[in-house]
Amino acid sequence: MSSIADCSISMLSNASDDPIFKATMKRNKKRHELRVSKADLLAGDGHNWRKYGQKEILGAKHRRAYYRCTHRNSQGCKAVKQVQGTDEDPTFFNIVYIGEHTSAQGQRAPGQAATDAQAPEYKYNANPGASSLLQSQSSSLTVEPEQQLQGWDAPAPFCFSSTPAMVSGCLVLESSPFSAPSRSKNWGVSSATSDSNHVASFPPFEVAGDDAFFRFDEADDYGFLDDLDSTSDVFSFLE
DNA sequence: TAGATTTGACCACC
DNA sequence: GGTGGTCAAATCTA
Repeated sequence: MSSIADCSISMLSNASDDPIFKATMKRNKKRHELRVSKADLLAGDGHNWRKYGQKEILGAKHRRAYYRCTHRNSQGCKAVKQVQGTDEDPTFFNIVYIGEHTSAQGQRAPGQAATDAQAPEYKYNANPGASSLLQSQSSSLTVEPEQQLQGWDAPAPFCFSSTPAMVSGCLVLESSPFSAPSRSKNWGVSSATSDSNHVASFPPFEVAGDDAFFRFDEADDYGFLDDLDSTSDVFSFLE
């Protein structure tokens, strides 16, 4: 069962003084860091990723998995994603997006409105009332975990919560959290406290009004994740 | 059989 | 030399 609190996302600190961050920035131009729940991670972010590495990180409890765009070879897409379980809360993951998607394919679920394949965005609806309605619709919106793990081509139901117990809205990734050149530079990141789960600002994300939509995944308390070990899922690094 | 994942090794940076 | 990031061969899966 996925509670509202489970469906949360928060920006992490850029930690400009963090040596790891610095090292990353030396090699990469753009770095967007998110914190998502297991359900959100399973739901995918609208892109097709291919895992190319996994590594133990010093001082971290969980291994870090490295993904790059499936269209890296075919379209030369340089987008890279890093996924790592958080130390303080095993149900949450730090996702770091590096680079921009240059591929036009694999960013959206079929049938999803494509306003601009090169400038995807999150939409954020601050209307809490909408969550209950959408929760009732979750059964029809939930995507099979296996499907998500194989394709990662469905919109990500990233959700906001200012505290673990309170939801203020839900982010829906229409295609990608990065690759919007005109907005990426505005990614203001407020630091996340060690107790995590606090929402920071998402400048590149559009606070949508009526056209925003929510989605809650029913993950049965993420129990299905435990069953994914045998399917070479993306969470194997948590073992 | 093709595509994805795993994993050890290598490279770049500090 | 230590660490993070990437490569590529081996392995797995549909």
